[in-house]
Formats: sequence, structure tokens, C-alpha cells
Amino acid sequence: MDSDTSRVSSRPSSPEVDDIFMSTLKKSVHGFSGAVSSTQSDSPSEIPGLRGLSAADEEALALRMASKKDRKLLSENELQAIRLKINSRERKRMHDLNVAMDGLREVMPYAHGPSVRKLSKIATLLLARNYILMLSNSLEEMKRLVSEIYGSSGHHGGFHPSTCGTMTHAGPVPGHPAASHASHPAVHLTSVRPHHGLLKAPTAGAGPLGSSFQHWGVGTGMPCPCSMCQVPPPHVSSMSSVTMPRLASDSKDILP
DNA sequence: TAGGCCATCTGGTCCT
DNA sequence: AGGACCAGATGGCCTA
Repeated sequence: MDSDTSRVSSRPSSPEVDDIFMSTLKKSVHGFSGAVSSTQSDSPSEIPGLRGLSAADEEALALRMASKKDRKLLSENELQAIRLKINSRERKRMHDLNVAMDGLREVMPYAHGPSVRKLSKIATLLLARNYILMLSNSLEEMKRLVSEIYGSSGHHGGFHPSTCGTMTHAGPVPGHPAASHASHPAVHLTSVRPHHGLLKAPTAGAGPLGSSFQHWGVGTGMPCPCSMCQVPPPHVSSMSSVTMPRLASDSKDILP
């Protein structure tokens, strides 16, 4: 369903359950052999045992037949009813997984849009991992810098908001609860640009993350000295080519 | 046309 | 016992 929305394909990735139900029933007419996975189908009316059964009836039938001990005694149609119920649950599970995957894609620093091909599942996971690593590393580095600046100057060791402009950089980290109002990173980052935006460096071509983002001081036009604006740690900066082998191949699509 | 990606079905295993 | 989870198999769609 939504997992395929960005593809040109007209095939719904998650057809209506009823459609699947119908199609599977249809399949059952030709036998209950496994591995005949297909989305093609017949009509439920062709199943004598299920003909005229309401959804509730089918559910009740499935539940009644659920006992493994009794399954040997079940008719093919009754077994099919159980199978359909299980299949439906599995579809729902996978659908929920895809919804979660889409949610993850939304908070990734990756170009979103109808003209941009959606990240594959594996690419999404790998990119997310490296994004987390980068953010964690940046946070540590930022803490260290703040500690150096204020820890030794007699100011106060605390984390001062004026350290780096507003110290909010691009605002809440995408994906962070505090950034729930800006689930679309690209839009959000752009919106804060006048203050201390997380801009995409014009010449950067390292990928969705890489070293493509930079902070800029308010009014100064000078790059921010914080870690996110410096060269990322080796294990992070190479994310697109080393830690994301599959993404590397996908980079034809997702990287500049 | 080959390869990538995906949805779905299926049977097995684990967990509550 | 029933549901969740997992992995293999299969087939469809899309792109290079």
C-alpha cells in the first residue's frame, strides 16, 4: 500500500484484505498445495464449503477448527479458512512493518518528493543506523567543545544556549519527539535557515548525510565550529561507501 | 532480459 | 492454544 506509493507501479502493495481473501479462495479451488503463492484468483463462491458464509461465520469456523489435533479431521475448505486467517494476520503484520518503515523514511535526512525514488528497506535501515551514529558522535563532540569552552574559562560548566548561536542549530533533531511538528526534515531545516540553519553545502556530494550538512552562524556567514560542521569521524563519514554496501549500489538513485 | 525490490503465502518456531 | 515472529519460496513490477 503506502510502501509502494512512490513507485510508478500501479500494483497496490497491500491490497484490501477482501481482495486477498477472494484471491486466495480462488486459488484454493485448484488445490491447497503450498508454494502456490499468487495474487491471482477466483471467487469465493467457487468454494462450496465457504459459500454463503459471512465473515463472522468464517472466523468462527476458523477458530473452531484451530485445534491442531482436529486439523486432520478438517476438510480442505475448513483448513483453507484457517489458512486465510493466518495469511491475513501476516499481511497486517507486514503492513504495520511497512508503515513503520515509512515513518522512518520520513525522518531521514533524505530528499522526499514525488520525483525522488523512495529508499529501499535495506537502504532505509542502513541510512538510519548511520544517521544515529552521526548524531551521537556529533552530540559527544559538541559536549566536548562546550566543556572546553566553558569548563576552563571560568564562565560556568553548564551548557549555555548562546554557545553556538541559539545552540539549537537546526532545531530539534528530526525524529526526536521534540521535532514531531516537523516530521519532514527538509522542510524543517529550510525553515530555520535564517537563524542557524542546517544547510546543505552547495558543493557537498557525499550523500544524504556525509558532510553535506553545515551550520552557519547567524549573520556572520561563517561556518559553525561545532563537530557537525567539521569533518565527520571516519566511521561515519564513510557511511555511504563502507557501512552501507547495498546503499552504495542504490546511491545511483539516492546520492547526488 | 537480468537483476532488484517487493508483497504474499506458507510452515516452522517461539512466546504469552 | 493462539498469536507473533521468522525465513524460504514464488511471482509481479520496474529499471538499466
